[in-house]
Amino acid sequence: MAESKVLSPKQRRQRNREEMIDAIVEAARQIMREQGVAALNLNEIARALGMQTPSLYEYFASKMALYDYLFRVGTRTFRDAMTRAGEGQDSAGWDQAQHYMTAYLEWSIANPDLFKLLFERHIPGFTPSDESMAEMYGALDEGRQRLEAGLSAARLDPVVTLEQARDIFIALQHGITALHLANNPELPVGQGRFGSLIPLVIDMMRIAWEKQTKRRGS
Amino acid sequence: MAESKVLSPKQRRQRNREEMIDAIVEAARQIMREQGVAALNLNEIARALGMQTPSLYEYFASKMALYDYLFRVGTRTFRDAMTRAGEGQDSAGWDQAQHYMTAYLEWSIANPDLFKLLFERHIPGFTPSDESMAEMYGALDEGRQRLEAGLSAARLDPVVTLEQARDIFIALQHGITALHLANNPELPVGQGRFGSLIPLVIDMMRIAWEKQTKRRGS
DNA sequence: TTGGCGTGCCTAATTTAATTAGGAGTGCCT
DNA sequence: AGGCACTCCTAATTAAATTAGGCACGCCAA
Repeated sequence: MAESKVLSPKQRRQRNREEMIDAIVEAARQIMREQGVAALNLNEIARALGMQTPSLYEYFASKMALYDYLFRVGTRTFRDAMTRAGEGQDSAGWDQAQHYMTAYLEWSIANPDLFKLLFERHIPGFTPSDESMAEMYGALDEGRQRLEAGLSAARLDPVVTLEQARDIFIALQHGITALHLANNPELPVGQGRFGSLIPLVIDMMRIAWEKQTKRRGS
Repeated sequence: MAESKVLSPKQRRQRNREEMIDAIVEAARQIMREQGVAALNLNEIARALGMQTPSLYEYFASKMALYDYLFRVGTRTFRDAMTRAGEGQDSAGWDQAQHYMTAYLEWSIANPDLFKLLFERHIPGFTPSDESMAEMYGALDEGRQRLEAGLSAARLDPVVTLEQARDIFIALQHGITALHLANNPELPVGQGRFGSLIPLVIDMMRIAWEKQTKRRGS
């Protein structure tokens, strides 16, 4: 009701603060993309923003706090991307699984810095805070459920349990993504030595696991 | 011929130098295992050896040179382990492939520090030297050939080419290993959420790709 | 309308790590 | 005996993270 056109001083401050934080995050991600996740450097961030280094401490209590914030940003954009992938279509079973794996690779190509921060953690001394980890586990759990739902719809042959199928799927997803980022980070989904394999691995799982007469004793 | 029981002064020096280098490498690997690959720290190495930090520069021109040496040590033990795995048995086809993937995971569990240095490189500023990379490519090539030989022996259905099968195998191998190290680094091959999946994924590939009547059109 | 306080920024200092400079001791070899 | 190579040391230097302390501005309550 009491919405005036101009912001209250408090709101203006708040907004400035948020913009500043966004700018820091953007500068940080730029550096991480250009020089590697572990090369983050407060001096360089400050220089990019035209500030003195200690001023950054107004916004983040330490470099690790900045990493933690980035970790959380990453968790959220990741979860959102995967949620969107789940909603974007109503197919079930293997099509859904393929869509899901594709979305994972797509997100990782678009956010290689966050992928490395979230899923290949090698920052000396950085451990996500408990809250960040909780958020991450939440996101992973959502993904797990979506994935299990898709695989359930695919009616697996009991050569694998649902959990095993899920974990193999996850390993394939991670392997393809990590190797794509290492080999052809500039190529989009569907191209490159590893980025082109998704339809094939989906087919592989489908053929190996579809319910029908057993083909081979162990 | 002129072999006396005692070493010549030159040999003694040489031996001392090699022992020193070994000791540095051991201390470095200890630190990497305990605190992460990127946490390597010359002061701590020196302290562990009872020296002053600058003395390490007698043996390595810089921290990066030490990383590079470790990278090369890693490449060699990796190649040796894989070669041994190839020789250790004369089975061909899927058994050989399974043996191979198992050896890969085994080596990675035994040398998690080297695995991260070689295959998940995120050390700020570290790029292996050209010579080290050449050695790495050689080792990877050997592995690739061995793997292709195994897969050829398995007589694949043409749903996948040999190269595609090989790359899917590699993605699975990397994914399982990375996830095993992230989730159950202390468990041996065969145990843990991901470490136990190898027989299943070999079966999966065998069933999906074995040559016999087509089971499904695309 | 004014004094106090929070906010945002700065400069200066401290600490830790990598690296360089320069020197001393030891033993080998000519 | 002199010179040199090798190994180690102490004392800088440099870069990065962080802390201390100060200044200015604007808001807000008395």
